[in-house]
Amino acid sequence: MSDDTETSDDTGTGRDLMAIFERNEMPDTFRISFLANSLVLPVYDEIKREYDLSRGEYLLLFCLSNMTELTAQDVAQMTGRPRNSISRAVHRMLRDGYLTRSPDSEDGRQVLLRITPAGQKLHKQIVPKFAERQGALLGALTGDERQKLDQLLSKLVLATTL
Amino acid sequence: MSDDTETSDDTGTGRDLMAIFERNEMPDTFRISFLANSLVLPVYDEIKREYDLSRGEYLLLFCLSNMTELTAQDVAQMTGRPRNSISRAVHRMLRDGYLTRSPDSEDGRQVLLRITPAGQKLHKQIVPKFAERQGALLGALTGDERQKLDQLLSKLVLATTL
DNA sequence: ATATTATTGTTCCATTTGGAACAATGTTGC
DNA sequence: GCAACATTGTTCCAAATGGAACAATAATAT
Repeated sequence: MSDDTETSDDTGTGRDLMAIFERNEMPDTFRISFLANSLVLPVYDEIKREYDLSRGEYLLLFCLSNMTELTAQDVAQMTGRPRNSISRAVHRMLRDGYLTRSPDSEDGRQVLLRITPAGQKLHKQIVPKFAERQGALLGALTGDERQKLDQLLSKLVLATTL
Repeated sequence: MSDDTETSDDTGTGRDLMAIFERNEMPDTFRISFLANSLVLPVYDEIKREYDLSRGEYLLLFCLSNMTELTAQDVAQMTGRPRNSISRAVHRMLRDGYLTRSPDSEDGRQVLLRITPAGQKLHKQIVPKFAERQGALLGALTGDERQKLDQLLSKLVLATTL
């Protein structure tokens, strides 16, 4: 009889890569980080190939598609990316007609960004890709578990000082 | 009476950035991604400043500190980063004495990586930074909630085909 | 009022990144 | 046995990235 006490070993080399999730000193951080990668990286690759949008560019589109009006700084805070990256993404997306820019009359430093119908259309094409990936991964949970996860994530996110 | 029906508005501009977490079409993906950023980005910045290690370099150290023996390909799979990035990180870390390399006698293509005592020592200095950040964020949960979160994350991660 | 400090968005530039092609080794199918 | 294909790790190079300095505007202090 063969040894199948191991949890998983896709390498066929005796190294069980999944074991690291149980062993390490910051299991939640590592698992959340890994899950985030697993959720978004394949989709970003797809978006890059099909629409030639970088991660930062898509994140900008995503934020604006849900928020009606944002400054570049807002987007930087929401996405954790540096301001200059957002700035570049804004110019690229402006050029391609996915968003508009209007100076804020109340604060001359700020510029308010809004998504255009073309941007919304693009976003609508992309969202299902994320939804599909999310469904595939979260499908491992029962309805109750999923609800509980939502609740916990929501609480955690709200606890974060943006 | 003032309008305080809003959930949170740190901008003072009437834009509630946290609202995006409730509104978007893939709330779990976005929340997990945001949490991952929030957990690791500040720590990676610190590691960069204090030890001049890039994210990829530290991830390599982290994987090896928990796994005794890995190939570059293993690390690429675990971290979601391209093989060439790992390759670079390996050479950098070899040069600095944080790991060793030995050809696999059973497969001439592979090279087995192991952490050195110096690497372990470095890792031990860094781990508390992640632990602290994790504690700060997860502190928002009760003990029960935290346990449930662990359980759900574990299930999700195991469902991922590495 | 005015000096000081802070914030926003941008540009510059050195560094990092990751796709593609490659050589070396393994595996599979016939 | 050997041809076709797959996998590992590396190098090359174009593109993305992010820190730092900057100009413009705003907020704060005196």
